[in-house]
Amino acid sequence: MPPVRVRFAPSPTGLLHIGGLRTALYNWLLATKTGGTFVLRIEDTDQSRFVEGAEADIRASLAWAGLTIDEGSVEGGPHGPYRQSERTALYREAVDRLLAEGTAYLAFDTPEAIQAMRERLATKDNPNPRYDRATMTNSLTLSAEEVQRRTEAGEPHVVRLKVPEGETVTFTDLIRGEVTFSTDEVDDQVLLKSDGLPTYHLANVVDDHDMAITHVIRGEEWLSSVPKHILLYRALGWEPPALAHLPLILAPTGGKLSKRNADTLGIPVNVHAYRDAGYEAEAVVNWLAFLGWNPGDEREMFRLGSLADAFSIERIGSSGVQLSMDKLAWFNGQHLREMTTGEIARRARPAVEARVGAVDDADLVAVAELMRERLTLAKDLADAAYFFEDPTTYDERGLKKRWKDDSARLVALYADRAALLDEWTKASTEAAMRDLAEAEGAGFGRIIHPVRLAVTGTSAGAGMFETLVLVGQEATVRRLRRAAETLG
RNA sequence: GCCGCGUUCAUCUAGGGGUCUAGGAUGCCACCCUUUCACGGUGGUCACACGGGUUCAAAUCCCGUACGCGGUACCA
Repeated sequence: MPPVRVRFAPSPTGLLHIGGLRTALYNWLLATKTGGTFVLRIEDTDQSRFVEGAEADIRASLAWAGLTIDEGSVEGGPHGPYRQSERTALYREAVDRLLAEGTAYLAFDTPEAIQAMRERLATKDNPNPRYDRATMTNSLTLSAEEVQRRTEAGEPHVVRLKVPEGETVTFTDLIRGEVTFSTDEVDDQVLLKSDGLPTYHLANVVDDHDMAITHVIRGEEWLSSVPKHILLYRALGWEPPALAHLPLILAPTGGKLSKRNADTLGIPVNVHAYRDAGYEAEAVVNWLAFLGWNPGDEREMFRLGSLADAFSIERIGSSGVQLSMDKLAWFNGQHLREMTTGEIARRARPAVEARVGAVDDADLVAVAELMRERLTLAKDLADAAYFFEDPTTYDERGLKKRWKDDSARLVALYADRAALLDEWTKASTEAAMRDLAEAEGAGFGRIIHPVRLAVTGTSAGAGMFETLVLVGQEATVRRLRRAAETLG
């Protein structure tokens, strides 16, 4: 077995899609597991859809996820260049061979002529007729002299694959098993466009061969194109790589994860958007890995390294998968809990500072320590802004439930006792409250809940007395008195 | 329309002829822990698309139907 060489081959037509990242991940995992090579190839053969900066986003997204590239346009490598727009001579060479051997031909039809042909041939039973090479303007129907004349006159033309009729193409997909197509279903695919650039099909086959790719792992949307590719490999005399077509990622409602329904469902589609939403790369990777794959046992928490150890193509499923933001949120919380408090603080800092201004590192770490079990996203720590500034509002529902007629009086009394405390610790603040409860003959809950509301503005949070310690004596007393006054 | 792929709890999935009164995870619900909220723990809710076959035995194999998805471009 030759060493595994896989590639991720996106088109630079926009921001990297979450499904694209999963495809890249599975490729990377196979390469990493086997000690193989992960190649990044940029498929920029459609200049009309090219988007400036797209390659940079693809690279940034892969880097964010931790998917290191072994060979690529920046990394270099023995099979470059790695952008298809820089490899046109190679495609030309392949096309010349096909032309010389008669497995491809020149076609001079205008788009209008093709459109007219389709309309002429279309029936109810066959709304999308294939290119009818016998009646069109091409090197099969034109004399050699005429072809030469048109070519030399610079008349625009394409090169089409001469697909044989009545043949059966069978191949084995690593995920789906044996798949069979009739060549009668395959159109005379354009290989070289009139602008001289190759189509996906040609470029893909030439590059996968030239780059010695051993495994093509890509989305299921390519499954129907495989016969074309097999025919091309055959015509070129090359051995096709192993193929694995991944199940598609669907929206949570089951439909296609289009930009539009993603927006209405509130699902980020671009990798960038996940990053911006505050998800940890480890969580996204873990979540994505499980969208169509599982290790076969009951483990669920993985990082890139353990994923690579456990990975195998055989364990990839074959049915489409709906993504679940709930599961991502859970993974994120789990990964957060595996981090040190310092790491959490570092990640939360931008969000916290956006809310309350610069904060001291030791303070932030202390807050992170207290709140870590309660976080879904690191940036949620900003919701605990009360550690850094006095609350300006009080939670409506909490007030309704916890703020009773005697609350203002009890809070004020606790403020008095708190103000007199010589030391400000968990033990001292708690003892002060217990003493007050006893002195007043009031239940502990009558005091602790209103105090939490007064100090934090919310009815949820970490242990009350740990919270008080971090808030500090002066601020605590100030907040208690203010709440007693304003809330009555 | 045609071709291809798919179909186990709401979701991700295990399972691939008997061990399945179908297991795990997320979500949801309840209880425990906790005078808060979470975390954690325990329990519960929830599925083999349908119809035929094959077999002593089918979630598992075969056929059909339904449904979903993909493809059917000088887009990838």
